[in-house]
Amino acid sequence: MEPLDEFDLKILGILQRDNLTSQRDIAERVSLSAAAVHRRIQRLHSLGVIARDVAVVAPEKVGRLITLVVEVVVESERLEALSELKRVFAAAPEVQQCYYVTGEPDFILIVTTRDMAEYEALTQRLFFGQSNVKRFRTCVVMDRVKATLDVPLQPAG
Amino acid sequence: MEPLDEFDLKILGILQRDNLTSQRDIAERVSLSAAAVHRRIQRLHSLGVIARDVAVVAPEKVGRLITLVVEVVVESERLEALSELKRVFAAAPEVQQCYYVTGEPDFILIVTTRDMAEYEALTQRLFFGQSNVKRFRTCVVMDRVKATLDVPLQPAG
DNA sequence: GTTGAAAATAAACATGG
DNA sequence: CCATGTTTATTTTCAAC
Repeated sequence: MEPLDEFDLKILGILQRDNLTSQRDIAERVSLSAAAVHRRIQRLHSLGVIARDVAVVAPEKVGRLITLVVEVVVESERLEALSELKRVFAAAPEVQQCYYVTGEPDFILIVTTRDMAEYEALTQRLFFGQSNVKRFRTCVVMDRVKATLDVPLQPAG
Repeated sequence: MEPLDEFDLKILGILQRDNLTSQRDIAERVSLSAAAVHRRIQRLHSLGVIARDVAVVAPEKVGRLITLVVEVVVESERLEALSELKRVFAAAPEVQQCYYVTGEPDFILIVTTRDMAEYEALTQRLFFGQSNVKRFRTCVVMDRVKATLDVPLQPAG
């Protein structure tokens, strides 16, 4: 894959902030024709640089008032046992994010629920119900200071 | 704010997955006219239910190979001291997410960098350089099993 | 919910680096 | 030959009814 040039990075920066910006507007801001911008966006899609285009829903506006960070320690690190856990975690809609990490915990999850009762029910399914979960620790989020998937876009060093 | 009905939730579900879906397509899938869908989307925007519309960039495709989860313990929980830290964390482009939480750590951060050298430089700025950071613990992400901001959309209970 | 105008996206073509 | 810009066609958005 040929590297991205300054134009690509500028376009990405704009789309990452607001992907409903018209190609004409983008064109003006990066000093290209709208057609060139269009082609570059298509290429960024086909290369997988743009993975998805999504509307970000405000959780609290749809009744998901609680965010939690959960650290999970597993029983076995056998590959199949881990894969199974990953599958279960990823399949749960309440789990926004799931990271398999080095260090003290094995997994770190970001979870949203309506309330604590729903979270307790979730722990039954995801943790107590999984034989490979040795223990878990929950942190309740008091302030979502920043919650994006934005990526810093500097010219490739 | 009047509650969202089933149509709104269906529309949100579609846009949350792919916000470039045409209103005509959405209309067909939810059994409404395109205009009705259009008006509902406008309303969802104005209500702030749809907070942003963004392109999700694949970090590894733009050279951000490392993801880290950092737990931070602060020195002082004074309001101004906390606000200052939040400001610093939120302002850093490498910090995708920042949560202020109850429990052992005070903050949990999701961070992306090009490499470990860049992360070390970042720790200088964000942690060692902040007098209110008592200590921090880093977990290196080996597998980004799931990384979305998707919200479960069930009819309000 | 239907219709029509305005705007955006997407394709076709021609050209300069 | 690849990437750009111009033009044309198609699709989508958006407002009026």
